[in-house]
Amino acid sequence: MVEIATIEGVGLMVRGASTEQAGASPRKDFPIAERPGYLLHKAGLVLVEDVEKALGSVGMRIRDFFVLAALAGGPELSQQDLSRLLNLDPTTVVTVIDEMERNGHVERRRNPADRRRYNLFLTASGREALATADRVATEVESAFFGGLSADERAALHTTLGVLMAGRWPAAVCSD
Amino acid sequence: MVEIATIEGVGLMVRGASTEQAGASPRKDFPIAERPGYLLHKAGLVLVEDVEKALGSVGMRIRDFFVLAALAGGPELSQQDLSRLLNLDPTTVVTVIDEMERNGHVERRRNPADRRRYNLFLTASGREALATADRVATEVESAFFGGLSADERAALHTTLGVLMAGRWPAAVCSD
DNA sequence: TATTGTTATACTCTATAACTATA
DNA sequence: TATAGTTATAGAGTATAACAATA
Repeated sequence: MVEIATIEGVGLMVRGASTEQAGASPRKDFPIAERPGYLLHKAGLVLVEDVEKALGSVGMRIRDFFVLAALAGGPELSQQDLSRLLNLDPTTVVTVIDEMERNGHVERRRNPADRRRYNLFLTASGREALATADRVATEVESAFFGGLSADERAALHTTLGVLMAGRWPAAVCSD
Repeated sequence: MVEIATIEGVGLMVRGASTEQAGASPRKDFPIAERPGYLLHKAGLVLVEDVEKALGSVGMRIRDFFVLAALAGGPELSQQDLSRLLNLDPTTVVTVIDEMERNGHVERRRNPADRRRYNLFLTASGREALATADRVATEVESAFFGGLSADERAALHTTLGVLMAGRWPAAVCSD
């Protein structure tokens, strides 16, 4: 059995457990792990795993967090708005909001100006859940980015902003 | 209808299409979009989407690319090795390798030292497919990171390396 | 005629359990 | 007794199509 090495120098290597089998020492490159794209992809996955795990301890999924956060802002969103903002299928939004309405976190209120739509309203309970999720997520983020200096964090934030500029869902809010 | 703004200053805002409805101008914060964690998560997703789309044009999925790349290196991996390296369920590996064997990209060869295992062998056709996928992925990466200077790219790469240090699957290669 | 939300349904993906052959 | 691979199956997640209400 062989342990995988941490990323160092040129990147990730799978290398032999030299302590156990001196002669064997199978070593294997996994070159795409050196790619910035693969690293970015993997870092996003690992972070989400961390957040999912932490939110699980308070009975929440990461998507619930996103939905609560989306509904916490200014004018109330419709389900279609939410669908576009979070890149969720409209039928998925039905299920998600159904559950949140059962939880008492969200209320559907008919939009008087367009009775086909609901305005999704975050209840006090929903705001509490959001505050909890926000605290949990902040803790995970702090740990995840803990190895970086303040300057490195700021630079990362700026860089990610550049990468994502203009790459958000096009239409989000109705009216 | 309202368009979403690109990330600027404090972060993402959904704001009114002021050209159409002067008075309405609904404005909505989506504060978690300012989080470095959310940006990282979203950037990873968008990049993967780009790669999936580009690889689709050559009849490949991104996971095929990862598998081909993993098998291209030194000593041949078993299905369990691949499972650990790419964080795939062993039963999923069966399906993936089945398909790749039908494609002629991979061959299962019994490991003589342990006849329970296969050594997964990448054929010439598999290497061609890998070369194609590598070229496609490189083009997408170039476009995705195109807005960054060489220094910014290097800094991002370093930072991602720090974040991922020690966060890879523990055991990967057998023997 | 188009859009919002809904339901039913199918499809994909993944995970679980049981089995075999090997160790 | 444990492990590698396989199969069958169940479950979650998501997407598709059709529908009712409203614009």
